[in-house]
Amino acid sequence: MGATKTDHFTDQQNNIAIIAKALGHPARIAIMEYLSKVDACICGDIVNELPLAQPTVSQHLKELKNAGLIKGNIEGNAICYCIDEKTLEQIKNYFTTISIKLEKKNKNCC
Amino acid sequence: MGATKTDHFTDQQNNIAIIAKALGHPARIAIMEYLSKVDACICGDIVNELPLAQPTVSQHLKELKNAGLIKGNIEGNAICYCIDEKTLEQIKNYFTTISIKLEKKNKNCC
DNA sequence: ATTTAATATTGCAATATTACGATAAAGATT
DNA sequence: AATCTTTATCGTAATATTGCAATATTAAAT
Repeated sequence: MGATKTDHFTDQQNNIAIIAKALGHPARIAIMEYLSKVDACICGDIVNELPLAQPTVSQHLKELKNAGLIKGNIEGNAICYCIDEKTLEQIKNYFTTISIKLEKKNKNCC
Repeated sequence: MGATKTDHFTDQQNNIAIIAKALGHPARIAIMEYLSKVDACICGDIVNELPLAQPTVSQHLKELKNAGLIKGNIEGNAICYCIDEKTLEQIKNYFTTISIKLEKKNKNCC
């Protein structure tokens, strides 16, 4: 074993899990924070910003990209990475929905 | 290697990553959804709800608990698990903050 | 005190992730 | 064209996660 049983869950559950998983590493959180505040989002700058080797950062960027959290634009021989707002909205709204559901229900235990 | 270099990131970055990581599995998303809508949150019900063996569910519950996303109350010889709203707020607000930062900045590339 | 029911822990095999050096690829510069 | 710069990929070692059978634990019920 060791492989996640994705086929037993809904598409939405899998999708949200994929996005959350991509955010489940401090380096990738640091990348998201960096991209949320910086103006020019050049890959090399991200590498310099992080305390990790270039191939490692490249791998983290790839994972964020696969989850749909960022997108990359070729800019000369550099690459400009930016947050994909749609996916960020999606995860944000998901937690808001869970939160609202929680507010509405009877809290008779914990 | 293989171990995450947590010491190179801020406490907040590590904390958010821990929460996101805990949510990075469809079974744990399914548990959170279940707990957000059900009234009596008994562990056995969660086990029945999920397509996984009891020890596996128990492990997922433990991970959600370690991340602070749920808390467990002993209720007779059963255990009642509930969402910890503080942590849910925390992750929700975090994404809202990132989102707001993104709105404010100049978007001159992607 | 035994038995039953509910949950946790242990042990282990399969798989996935993390990190990085070495190297490749692709565009810019000279 | 040769070189430099920037980013991606490959290969691989170390570690972590996933899943479950077997077993332990704890409290209720008989």
